[in-house]
Amino acid sequence: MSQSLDRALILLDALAGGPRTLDQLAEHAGVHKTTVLRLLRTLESRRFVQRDDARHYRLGTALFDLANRSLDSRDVRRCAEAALRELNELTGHTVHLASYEGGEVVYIDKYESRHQVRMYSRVGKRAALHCTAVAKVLVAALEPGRRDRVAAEIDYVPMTANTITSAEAYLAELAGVAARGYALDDSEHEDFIHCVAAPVRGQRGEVIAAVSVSVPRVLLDHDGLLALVPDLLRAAERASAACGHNMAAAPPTAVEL
Amino acid sequence: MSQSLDRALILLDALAGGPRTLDQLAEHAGVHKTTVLRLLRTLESRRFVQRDDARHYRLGTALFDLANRSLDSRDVRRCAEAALRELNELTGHTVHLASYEGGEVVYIDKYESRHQVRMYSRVGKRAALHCTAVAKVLVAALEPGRRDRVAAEIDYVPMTANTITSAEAYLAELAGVAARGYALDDSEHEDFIHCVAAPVRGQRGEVIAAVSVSVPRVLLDHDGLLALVPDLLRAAERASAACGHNMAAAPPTAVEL
DNA sequence: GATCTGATTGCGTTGCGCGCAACGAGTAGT
DNA sequence: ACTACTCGTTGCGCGCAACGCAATCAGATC
Repeated sequence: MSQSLDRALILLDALAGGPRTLDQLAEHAGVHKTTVLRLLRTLESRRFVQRDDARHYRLGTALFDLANRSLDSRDVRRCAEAALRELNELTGHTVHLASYEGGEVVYIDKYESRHQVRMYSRVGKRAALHCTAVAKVLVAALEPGRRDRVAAEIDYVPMTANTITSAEAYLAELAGVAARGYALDDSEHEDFIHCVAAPVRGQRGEVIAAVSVSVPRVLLDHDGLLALVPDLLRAAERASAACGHNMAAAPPTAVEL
Repeated sequence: MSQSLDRALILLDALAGGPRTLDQLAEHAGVHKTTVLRLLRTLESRRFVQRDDARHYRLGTALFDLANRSLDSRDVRRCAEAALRELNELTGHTVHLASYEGGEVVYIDKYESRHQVRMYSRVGKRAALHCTAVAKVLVAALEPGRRDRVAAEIDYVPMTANTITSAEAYLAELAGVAARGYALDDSEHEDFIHCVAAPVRGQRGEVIAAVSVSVPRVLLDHDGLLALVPDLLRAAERASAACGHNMAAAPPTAVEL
């Protein structure tokens, strides 16, 4: 254990609360102010802190740079890439990655089917909330209050004979999704296609995206689709791990309501 | 200068690029891996790094906590929140809040566009001084001497055909900004985006932050962008009021040079 | 089970970082 | 204008914290 580093980290922690003077920091860390000064100088040289005015120090830009760069490297798309590509090659079907952003579910990545029949979708397109598997996964993962509000505001446009057309039915469906750990779109969006989707989880177990496999019914019947679920879940777990999800630390998926 | 701290900061920097192994870090920092191990352990005990798997380390949650707490403590953000949210909902475009700190302009808040096209920017990211509207607003508000010095030290990297590339042109632009009370970025940073920005003022009329609206040119032409200015100024004034700015007491914006 | 690769530990040495005390700079008080 | 006070800053010598080495352990790969 490095003493000086440890003290420096204490300083950073103190500075997170706002600008501090040398003496304040020295007292907080329980060391001589000379020591604090030296540590601050080192931190300053790497832009972790900066002088606010003559006698106040504050956190510097390096911290934000680090956080940003780290987020870049954690970009769900990049992290999930390997797992999704594998799922795509394994099944041969269309694989989508979607995330929930500001009230909408958006496709953020897509791996094309190797079959003739392809889906009409593209990266950046919004997914209908009430009749897609990815949306069910993502909405099911919202906090209860928000989820209910979202469900209440959906315009339940019927797309096929199977489309869910009421908030009650939708919420019941979401409960099932949460319990199972994956979602189905049983030809609720387009007659000739059905899908399964599963959540991708982040560091603290929170759902950050959803993966789905979409299959034309001419290629697989309902049971055939369900047979893909284990592969789907495995891929979703791999993607989650790549996003920093620690499976040991977080409870299994079915626990959350 | 503290050697061990300095090395630890180098490690953090390396880790920002993604998970690394002990050896990679040791080579990068140019020290023995034993040393790296000890530093990492200290960093780990304070949650600045965490183990990814058996042989990879990654940045930990403490960094993000620090960044967030630090941003929280800048109350401009909290005060301006309501006004900016309203501006965002009114226009539907990306709204940024930025402030000038220690020679740099930093984005301290962001409200996403509701359109598909989104900007690459993030809270905590630094804004280029010579080709962003927020920076123009903030630099224009500095005391003349300091402003000139800042202008002289800018590296006028051309980003687009419209980018300002000399201190003279920049200072002339700032004079215009001060006179108008708002700033433009006429695709000076990115070809497909242009922005307008206005100052947020504190109690004594001093500029404490800048608000901007960024719009893809495919959505609004130059005149369309200018049409947003009244809404922008209204939002900036609301934010100023929330920050303690008394409009009656302070002179109108155009007065300052 | 042999042979990697890479993480971890024990240990002796050294130079780094520590606190002290003196100094400097700026501010307030009379 | 002088003093007194408060902080930040510097020089210095001692002691231990941190360093690198080498050995060991753990786990994968063949």
